[in-house]
Amino acid sequence: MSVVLPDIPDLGACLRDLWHQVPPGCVTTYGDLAEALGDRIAARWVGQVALRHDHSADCPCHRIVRADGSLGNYATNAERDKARRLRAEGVAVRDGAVDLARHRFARFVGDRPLAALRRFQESLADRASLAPLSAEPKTIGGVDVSYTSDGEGVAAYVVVEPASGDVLWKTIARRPIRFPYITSYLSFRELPLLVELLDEVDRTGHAADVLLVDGSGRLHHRRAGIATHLGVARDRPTIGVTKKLLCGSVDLKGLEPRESRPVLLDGESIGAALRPTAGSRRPIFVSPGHRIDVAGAERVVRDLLCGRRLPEPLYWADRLSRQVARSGRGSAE
DNA sequence: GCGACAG
DNA sequence: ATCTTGTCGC
Repeated sequence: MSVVLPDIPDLGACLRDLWHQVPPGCVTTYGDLAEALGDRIAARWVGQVALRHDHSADCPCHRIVRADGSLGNYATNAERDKARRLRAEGVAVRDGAVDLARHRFARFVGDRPLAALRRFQESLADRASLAPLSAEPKTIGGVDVSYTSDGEGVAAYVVVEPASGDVLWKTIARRPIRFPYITSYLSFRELPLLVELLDEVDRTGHAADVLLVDGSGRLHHRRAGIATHLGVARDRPTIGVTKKLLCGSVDLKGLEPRESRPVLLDGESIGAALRPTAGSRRPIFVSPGHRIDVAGAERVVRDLLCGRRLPEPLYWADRLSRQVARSGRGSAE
């Protein structure tokens, strides 16, 4: 049963459409715009775009302020002075802040694209299997994405033999990345590239028995991180591995090398924190993507640790993608 | 001081 | 994730 991936919205176009709805004499906030996009968690990205985009002659981005009424950052050009523009439109600025209760615009019209993506994640979580691995994997793949300075993504795939830790095969794929990084929406940024890479891997007959992904699996607000997406999209066992905890809670006190502790969310164990080496106390976080359980995911990753913080397939995929991204044009060699 | 927290 | 100089440590 194939999975239809959702159309990836042009969030930048959606955001500009929204802020152009704010009329002179009114203001909005970074968070309100994010909410109109479908999720307040995008507020920081809204702020980045407002600060760094190309201003059109009639750009209304000076009408975006912080949630407490303070003006927030603005394009550095003095002619685009935020307070002066607001005053010219009849919005009083006192002590560097506006009166939100009086001027806040609250009638955005839009289809809330992030809310639709969230619903897709929720339905995907229901399709993911937590059944244990059926057989001992003979090959383990790892995928990671790096970015070039001009916004292209470079995805690397590496196959490792678990017994020896040897790299058996590797390749890369690259393409422009449009969707921004917004916490908990990583899959919509990197999945198109990873699916393209994985399809090429399948065509050339180099699919591994299990795939490690640099990102969360079930350890996700909607139980559907990028490892879950990739596993369900191509129906194969995947495991998510991160260097930082995305959500949930875990007791790390006294965690010893190669020991693991459950990560809990709403009383459910959705993954494991695993301390990889004696050298560092910083754990990695492992969670099932698809067709594996928490214990199995943790065991697979533990068996691939060779004194580095990351398991071998991800360590090599990270190095390869980063090297190719930094050197501009690249190949698998 | 409070909420968020992957890449 | 990327942008980045020198600096600290094994």
